[in-house]
Amino acid sequence: MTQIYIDQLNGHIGKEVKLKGWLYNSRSSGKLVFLQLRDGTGIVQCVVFKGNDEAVFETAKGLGQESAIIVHGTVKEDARSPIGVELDVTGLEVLQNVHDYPITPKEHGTEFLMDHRHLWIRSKRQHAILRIRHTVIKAARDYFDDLGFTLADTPIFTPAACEGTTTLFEVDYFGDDTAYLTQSGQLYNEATAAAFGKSYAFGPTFRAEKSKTRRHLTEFWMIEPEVAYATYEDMMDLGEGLILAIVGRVLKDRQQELAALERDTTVLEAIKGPFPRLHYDDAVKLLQEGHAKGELENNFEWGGDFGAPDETYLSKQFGLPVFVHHFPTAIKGFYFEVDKDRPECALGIDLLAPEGYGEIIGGGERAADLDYLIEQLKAHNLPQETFEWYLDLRRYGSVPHAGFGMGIERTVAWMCGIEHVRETIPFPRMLYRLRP
RNA sequence: UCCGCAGUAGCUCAAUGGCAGAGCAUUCGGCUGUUAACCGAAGGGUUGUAGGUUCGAGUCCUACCUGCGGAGCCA
Repeated sequence: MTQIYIDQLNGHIGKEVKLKGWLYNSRSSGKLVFLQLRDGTGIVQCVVFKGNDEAVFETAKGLGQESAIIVHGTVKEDARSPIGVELDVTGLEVLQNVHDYPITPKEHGTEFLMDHRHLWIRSKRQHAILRIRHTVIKAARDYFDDLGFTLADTPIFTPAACEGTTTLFEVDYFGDDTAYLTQSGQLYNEATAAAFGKSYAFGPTFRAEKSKTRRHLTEFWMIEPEVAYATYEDMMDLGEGLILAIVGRVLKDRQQELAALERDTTVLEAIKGPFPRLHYDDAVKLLQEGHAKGELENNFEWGGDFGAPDETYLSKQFGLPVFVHHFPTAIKGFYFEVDKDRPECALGIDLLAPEGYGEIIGGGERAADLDYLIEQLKAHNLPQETFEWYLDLRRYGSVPHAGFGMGIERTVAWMCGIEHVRETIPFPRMLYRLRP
């Protein structure tokens, strides 16, 4: 008897097979038991007839949710089945019978589910989300690989900040030194881009922000490309291509999961290039018009950073992801290149996702001039000493270059159309949430 | 950090200041096609913690704890 997975059943109709998995749910009547078996690739209904084998029937009747079982049976086509097939059970091995599985088929609250995250990921909805995450990551990596980028991952322990210094997680490093968990691989990406021309890093990043919103995790994953001899405009082209590749792949490979999540796929199918590209000045104008029309509570003034309502308003004007570029230099990191004609504007780009999912890409053109960078380090109160290696990149073959980071969890939340990013990663780390 | 809401059975929630309740889950019984199955029965409670008001508090008041939603900040 061949052991197969549930997603292979359609190729074994009429044959006797063995399935190894867990009991998702069960129902019974006087003469038959329906076992919903899951094995990670799908769920199939296994039918146990009392008349076939009384002992197997009694065993099946006594099984609780999430019992570990191996089912033998004949694959039968059945129009009533959501996957087109069922299994007529001929044998049943019980590895463990479970009777107190905490997550029942009815509703649960967020806290309870988060406390049982290690079990919650077995549920249909979580399963669908995490498989879409897998596809988003695969699509992103394939996109860069196919363009000739070299994957060059950056360290997680770092000696210094690259985003704001207030949001660093500190780690004791053998007693005599302090390390910080990385907030971005960007500075190192600039080094690898100078080595490989086109490089990218993919890994977790950490921000000790005391943010309690649906878009924030303290540990989140980013994919960060960096390209030598590239401009901020090149990054908008690259970022647009990346998003189109991801949306296209999710629609192609994950229809079943999108359906399980009841995602309105028409809004994803409508995502086509070119994406609108707004100068910060024009974005400010739009926001001020929005306020005048009474659609935005606060009046936005030039020089500020967008709040969540502002981002949502901007992206809703287009139904497409929207690039905003030329942010005020004052609100951006020390490493941004500035517009030569308007030094108060940095060559930074952000991509705002539709439907209020917020900023999913942030990046821009990096400052190439050594003296300017030294000046900026001082202005940002950063110790030049720890950045000497970074400054070397401007001493030895400095060229214009640009890059960006795309947040995986926000992108997955957008693809899935779900409320909160906490469901887009197997084990989310949030403010006040370190377990399980 | 600030603002708002909530905390009652394993879970999701009810209960006019006056007997602590239901559905699901669990256990037992019934049903030959169920799709979060259904029908019957049983067990299951320090009402988040500490104090206060009252003849009487799950309910009102104070403080604290925990969670959720939002803001700021950010991907």
